[in-house]
Amino acid sequence: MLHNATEILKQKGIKITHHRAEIYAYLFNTKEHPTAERILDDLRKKMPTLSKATVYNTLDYFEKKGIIKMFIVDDKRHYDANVECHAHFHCVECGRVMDLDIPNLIEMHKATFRDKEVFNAVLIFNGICEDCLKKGGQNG
Amino acid sequence: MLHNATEILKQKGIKITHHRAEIYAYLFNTKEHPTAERILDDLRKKMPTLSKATVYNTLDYFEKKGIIKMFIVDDKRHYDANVECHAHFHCVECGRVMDLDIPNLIEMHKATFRDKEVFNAVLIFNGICEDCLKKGGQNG
DNA sequence: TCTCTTTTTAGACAAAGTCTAATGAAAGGA
DNA sequence: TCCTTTCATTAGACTTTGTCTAAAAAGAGA
Repeated sequence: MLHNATEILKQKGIKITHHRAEIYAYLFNTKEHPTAERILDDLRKKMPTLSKATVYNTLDYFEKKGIIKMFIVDDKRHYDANVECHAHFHCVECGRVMDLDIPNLIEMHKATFRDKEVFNAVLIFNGICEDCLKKGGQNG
Repeated sequence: MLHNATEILKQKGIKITHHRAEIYAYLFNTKEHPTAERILDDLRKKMPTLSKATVYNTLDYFEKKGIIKMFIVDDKRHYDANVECHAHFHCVECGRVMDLDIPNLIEMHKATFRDKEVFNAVLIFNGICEDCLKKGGQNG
């Protein structure tokens, strides 16, 4: 798994270090959309000296290189190694962030941009997920 | 101007206080999308004792009541009294946030929600605005 | 007016993210 | 191999945005 992730870094011309490989692999292999803090806490189990600055720097760098995406939910940065065009659903009840398959956002709205250059779109829907709706129906 | 804004508060069944009226009027009468700090700084010119807590509390309250919208750009909360469905364009060069006329986002993507309940959507495009593109072309 | 509730205040506090100066690791050249 | 240069990483102090708290002020109703 780490291997696939490392291949992608190579393909994108990103110099590989142990830390970069681990951080990217972590994102690449999760369906969640972890915060920087979460990434730090989890990776410290393997790499106890991993520093907050490294995590933030590396994530910023990856984002600039276009291999991950960042978006903010609940005032916190969340990261996603899936850079294909898609949207997110945020459940305000349980806090989970899920993928929604919504392609071509930029293409779709091109007409409204006039002469602006648009290189990135963030679309987040807030609401209550299926699971929380069920629970709410049963006991509250 | 403040009058129109106050009417809207009344219509929405919101108890009117001096502070609430001023904060809402400020938002209602600007095309910008100010941060909480900006609102505080500007209103303090009229109301020198206005407190940070009041601004944050009042904005949260308005948002809960559905008469303003909040979205995050550059890690900071921005507020908008326009609650009609629309998107925002953020220029990463000059930092300005502009309105884009994109209606019915929730309606449009209904099919992808399955059994979720969605009550709010935030769509932000990042890029470079017309003005900054022109400047860039001339001198850098 | 008196009482009860809600709003507002100042400023201490918390959390997320940034910065800095020092250390460590990798790459290229003699 | 050793030296030099560059870039990555570290710890933790620091900044900034937003929250909390306890007290004061302002309204609303009897």
